[in-house]
Amino acid sequence: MKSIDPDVQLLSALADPVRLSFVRQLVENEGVCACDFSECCTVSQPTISHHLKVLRDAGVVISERQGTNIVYSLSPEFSHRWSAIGASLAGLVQVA
Amino acid sequence: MKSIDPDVQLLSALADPVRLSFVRQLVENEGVCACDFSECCTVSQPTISHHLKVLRDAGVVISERQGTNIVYSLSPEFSHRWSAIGASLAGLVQVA
DNA sequence: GGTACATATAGACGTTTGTCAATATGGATG
DNA sequence: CATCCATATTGACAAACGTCTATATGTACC
Repeated sequence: MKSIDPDVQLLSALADPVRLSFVRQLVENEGVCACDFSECCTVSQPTISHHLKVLRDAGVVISERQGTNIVYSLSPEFSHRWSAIGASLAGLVQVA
Repeated sequence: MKSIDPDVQLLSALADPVRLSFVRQLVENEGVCACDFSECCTVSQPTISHHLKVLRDAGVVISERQGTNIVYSLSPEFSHRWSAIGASLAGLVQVA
């Protein structure tokens, strides 16, 4: 509601231990069922759903329905978004 | 219960519009007097001091006394810290 | 349609965060 | 030492956040 800066929104989305774990899980294993995020952290199902929504709203992840499950993946734009912020912060560019 | 994960701490430090402005100011102009951060945002002097402390505690900036002023610079480790997180998130590496 | 399962939403609640005014600290200089 | 200037700290407060329980939505299968 407050900051409209998309960079701040993306950094905020990553600045939480649970959400950062989710993203790392997605980096290692592209395409993760929402039900499988419960493995890394001891939080309730609604809390998982809430964090996934934050990541979705920030453009970090995308979701796709597969039958009765919903599968999450890293957003294709995320890598570029991240490196753009890095470039403006420390002269970093994407390599892979 | 404060997060002890240093990556989360660094991302949290950057995930604020005022602090991100400060860091961008430091990228463009290495070595900025604390009094000069007031130009970018309309916040009080104690608020500026507070944000600089958050950035210091997260390892984003370092401070050095120069006479009556205190000059802030990007931490020499910051670039590496950032790219390490990026590498674990999206296969990014530091180039410059 | 009805039931079971997976995910999302709503509402509530304690904690953390960002902000300010007031005050303290500390160096420089008369 | 006294005073000014720059910065930090304290204390208070509202807003935002993370979490839960309870409930709603939606999909598959009988």
